Amino acid sequence: MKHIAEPTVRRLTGYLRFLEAFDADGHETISSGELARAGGTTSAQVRKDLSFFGSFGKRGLGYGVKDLIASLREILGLDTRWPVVIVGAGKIGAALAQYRGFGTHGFDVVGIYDTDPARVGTHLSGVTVRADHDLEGDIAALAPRIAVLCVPGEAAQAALDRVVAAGIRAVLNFAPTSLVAPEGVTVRAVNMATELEVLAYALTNEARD
Amino acid sequence: MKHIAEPTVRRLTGYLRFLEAFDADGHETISSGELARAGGTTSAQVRKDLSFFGSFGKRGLGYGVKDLIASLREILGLDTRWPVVIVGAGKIGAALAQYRGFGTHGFDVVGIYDTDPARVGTHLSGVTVRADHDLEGDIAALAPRIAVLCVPGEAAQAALDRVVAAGIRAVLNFAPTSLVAPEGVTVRAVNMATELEVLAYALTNEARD
DNA sequence: AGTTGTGAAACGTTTCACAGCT
DNA sequence: AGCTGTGAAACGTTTCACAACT
Repeated sequence: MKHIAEPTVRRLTGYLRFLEAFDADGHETISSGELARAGGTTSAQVRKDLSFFGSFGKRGLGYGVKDLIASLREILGLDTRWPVVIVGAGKIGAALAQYRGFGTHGFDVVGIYDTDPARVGTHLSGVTVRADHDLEGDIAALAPRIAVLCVPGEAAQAALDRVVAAGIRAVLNFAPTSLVAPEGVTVRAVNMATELEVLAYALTNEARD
Repeated sequence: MKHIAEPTVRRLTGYLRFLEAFDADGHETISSGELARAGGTTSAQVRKDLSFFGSFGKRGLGYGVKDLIASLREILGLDTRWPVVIVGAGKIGAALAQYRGFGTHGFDVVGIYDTDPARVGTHLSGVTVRADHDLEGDIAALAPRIAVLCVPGEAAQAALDRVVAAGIRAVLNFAPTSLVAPEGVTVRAVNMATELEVLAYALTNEARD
């Protein structure tokens, strides 16, 4: 499998999301142009993106919606469910644990952890908050593949090191700190401050020459 | 001003964040190599990124930390404060409203809005939740430049259309829906499902050839 | 007729390498 | 001697344009 750039993977997830809605509306086929409009790109881009993985369309007709959904799920690794642990049960961790979209997209929250004894034992959408020191044992037992870090910035690097030592290779970081991870571990950051700053830059430079 | 690519802007915000910590530690100068290590990039990239905006360093010495912080703040438009409205006071909206990093990075939450009468009038870190129908009037009165959408997916496009009609040109969308905005309006999306799917793809293809 | 799949061209970003300054 | 600033090269991504197919 050739290496695929991250922007491509992002677009593919967008196509999949649109196709699911399109399928629910009862459509059978879709053209690259329609997909492009939905994904904010061009028809040539859509066809290039898909052509990395094979030929899914029929010339003159377009793509079969259900077939393409199945192909994209397989390409993206979404034909299985992914167990996930959430580290930190503060406001963000709790909000995420209760987010239904988690489950509907194939991700199962199998554990949520916190150091605060007041939070341990509380329930969030069917998952009980467990003590921080259960983390390593639970990762060994439940084999989650992804960890979502919702701890304060000061604690984020330590939390990353712990989940990586326990065998996790993919991490989504909500803490407002940039983290260093060993080779082979994928870390993605969701950082409000960065997003707002990119918007501030766009506003500052909206009067473009 | 030449057009600067988004990845560049993202890196600049990262440099700024690191420099603030570096300054707090009492360092006076920094080399492009040190900045690169902190930002997960290369020294040449750091120098190129900065050279778009001018010459900030001293050959043989590096960059003055305080000077570079000031320059980056100005470049990014962070030398003023940005008023922000939050639309939707559910779990995510409420969590964001109470996030202190908002204020420390130069963004002021001047209003938060919800349709649910049970939420209207409640207080979140000093800001009172206001009724949805106050949105347009408040935008006219308070002149926020950025709107953060924390409404359910079905309501997101309508919320975007309203804030755009009221004069907002920069939007951060937390709803799990891709939105269409008119030319001249910058929309950035923060989408958990997309981030998790990118991680799932990375894990699926970690056995790389 | 309509739409895909894909080489080739265009474009943009990153890396290299070194002259130039302190 | 050390580090920046920057043209040029390398690389990667997107757009174009059209042959191939239904």
